[in-house]
Amino acid sequence: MSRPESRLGAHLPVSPPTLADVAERAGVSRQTVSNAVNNPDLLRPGTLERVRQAIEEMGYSPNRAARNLRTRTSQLIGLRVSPVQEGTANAMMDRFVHTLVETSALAGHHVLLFTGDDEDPVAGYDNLLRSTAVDAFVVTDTYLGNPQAAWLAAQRAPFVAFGRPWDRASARHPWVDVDGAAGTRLATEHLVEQGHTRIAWIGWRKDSPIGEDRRSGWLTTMHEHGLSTTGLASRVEDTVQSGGEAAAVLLDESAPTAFVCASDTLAMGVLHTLWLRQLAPGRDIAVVGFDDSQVAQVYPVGLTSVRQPLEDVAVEIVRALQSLLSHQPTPEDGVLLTPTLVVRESSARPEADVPA
Amino acid sequence: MSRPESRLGAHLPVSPPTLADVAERAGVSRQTVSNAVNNPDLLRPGTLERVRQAIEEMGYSPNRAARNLRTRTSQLIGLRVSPVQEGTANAMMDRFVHTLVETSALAGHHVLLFTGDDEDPVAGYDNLLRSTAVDAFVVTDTYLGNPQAAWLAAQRAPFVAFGRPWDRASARHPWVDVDGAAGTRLATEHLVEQGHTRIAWIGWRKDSPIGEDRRSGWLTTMHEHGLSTTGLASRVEDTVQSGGEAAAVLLDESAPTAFVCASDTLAMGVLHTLWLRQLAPGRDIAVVGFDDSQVAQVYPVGLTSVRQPLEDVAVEIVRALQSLLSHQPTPEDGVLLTPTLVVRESSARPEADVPA
DNA sequence: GCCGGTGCTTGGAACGATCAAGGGGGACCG
DNA sequence: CGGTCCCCCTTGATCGTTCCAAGCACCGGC
Repeated sequence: MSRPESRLGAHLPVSPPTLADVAERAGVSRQTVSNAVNNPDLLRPGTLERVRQAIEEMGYSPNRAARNLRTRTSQLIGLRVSPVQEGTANAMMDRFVHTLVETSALAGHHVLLFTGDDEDPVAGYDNLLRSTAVDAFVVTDTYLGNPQAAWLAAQRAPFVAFGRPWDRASARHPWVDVDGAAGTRLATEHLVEQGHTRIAWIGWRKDSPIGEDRRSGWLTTMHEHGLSTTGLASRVEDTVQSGGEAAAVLLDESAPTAFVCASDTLAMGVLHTLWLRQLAPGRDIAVVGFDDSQVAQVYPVGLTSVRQPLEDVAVEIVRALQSLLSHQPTPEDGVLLTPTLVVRESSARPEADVPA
Repeated sequence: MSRPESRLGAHLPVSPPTLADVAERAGVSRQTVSNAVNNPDLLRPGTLERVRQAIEEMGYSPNRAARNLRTRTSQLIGLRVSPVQEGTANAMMDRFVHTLVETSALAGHHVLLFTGDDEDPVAGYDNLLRSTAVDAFVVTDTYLGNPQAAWLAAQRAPFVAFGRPWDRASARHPWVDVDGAAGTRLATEHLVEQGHTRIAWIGWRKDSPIGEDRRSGWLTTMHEHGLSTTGLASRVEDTVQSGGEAAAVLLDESAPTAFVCASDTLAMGVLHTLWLRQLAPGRDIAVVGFDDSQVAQVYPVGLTSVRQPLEDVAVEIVRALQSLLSHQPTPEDGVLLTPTLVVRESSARPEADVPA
């Protein structure tokens, strides 16, 4: 009676039952059904059971649009997908995204993807924010000078960043990041344990704070062990070719026995150079990459690599989002997680040419 | 006057302007503003300009929840993210997802990610459908026996599949797929042109229709050229190790000079075996993979690989979704796209040991 | 038997947009 | 000059949910 449209014809998709339909069937009012869903404690056990059964029988699920309109939330978290970089090994985002989707589902949220204008990076955020399409954002590419975080903070929009605010410590927004220096420290310690003393670094250009962070882990570990780093560092673009060329120069000029790289992409370049020179990775020269990409995993000579705990990052981000959205002040500003080292053949112990 | 909440205080996030706010400022009614947004043709140019200016000044954007409630749409497309497979090279999904997000944005849609229960694969779909959270789905993993497509069809839920319906041709839902056989045909033709006559196949187990499709391209091309395929085919699991073992067996027993593989993962296994045997890929033995994964791109010896036109697939899927959602009957049931071959060093011309 | 409190339930209003129908004014025609 | 049409705009109703305040039954105490 209350839903004439359901009588239109069986060949059309039947519109789903509403709160009122369930209420009628259970013999209670709308609000009671709503309470059964959102505040079960308010109902007498008998009533609750009756309503629950009606919900079950009719396959009721609250209409999201109506709920969103009333509660002024969307239960959605916006995530900007960055352009795909071909020719690099860093495809770790799906690992992160998957856990993010799973974890936020547990918190009752879904993940909404969107792209950004290249010329106006905040346009996508602005649209979603103004149309109240998402409750919060997860910002992933917090490179230096990226205006997104600052803009979102200025808009008082809830968001959590994957990545530290590099530019100024005054930015007080929640963030989660992986300690890159700790990762390269692990890598360097591992190589020192294997008996290496001439360990080279191949990283990114100086204006990349992430690259400098990773470099610092190598540098301090070398110095802690009293090892020289003179002529053993190189800063290049993040491409296979650059990594290979840097490795060639370092091998010629400084004769390192091991390489620590800021990325698996660079490490692949090093492996290429070793291959050209008939040097066996792991036996002749050790190589360690960063990101534990699929390349590192399927390369014939398994590539030792620093693995970011992306699953934990996603969990922490969702945790921060929840306290942000429930207006509980976050206890600390940021969470810094420690990566692990996945040891494979490319960093096996050198045999006799290095003094133990 | 009409928005008392905006007076609460400047330290709270100001709630965005509504249709009524814009109407008041522009000196028109709500409906006129709505028309200015959705049906500009209905307005007199002068009025339209005035409303547009008010919209611009106030930074108005229609509240999505309200619009969704009224129009019974969500402008969202659901995409289930499948679990990440570690240790394989097939991370092509982000290429697809990115274009999907971009293209559907042009059509006014956003992409919503969700995960599925492993035990109840349709649970995620069911929830989103019943709560009218999404307008349609994109189904990606249409392996044999996957109940999702059939279930969605039974629910009369709008969806487009990436992948042909393998089980029964009677399934009449829109789909977009890549012609795997055409891809392996390209690969095989390419190798024949290089002078190869003993071209081996390493694929997946027989119960994989995708694998059988790809295998058929190799098989028919071989036969068309009058080449024998006896003892040159192998069916294994999709792992690096399996690929390597299969290559070793084939090399020992049938002495092929080239390999066509159903995936880059298998091709990596082949390259590993070649490396162990001191055989140079491209010079001694040619290898072709499938998917043009990042591994193929950054491997020191570039891996020739069949590249799926994932960007085109996404575009076609959005196109099909649009006609589906606008209730225009789709002209054809499915779209089959042709992949391309990316030639790299691993399939360079053999030198003298193969008769031209 | 009356009163007050407790605990569940109820109807009305609101969220902000679109749909359907109604109205005012000018142009055009008779 | 009156009627009709059309164009452009306005008004009231509605989508399905949650918030709010009031209603009502029940129980114990006096």
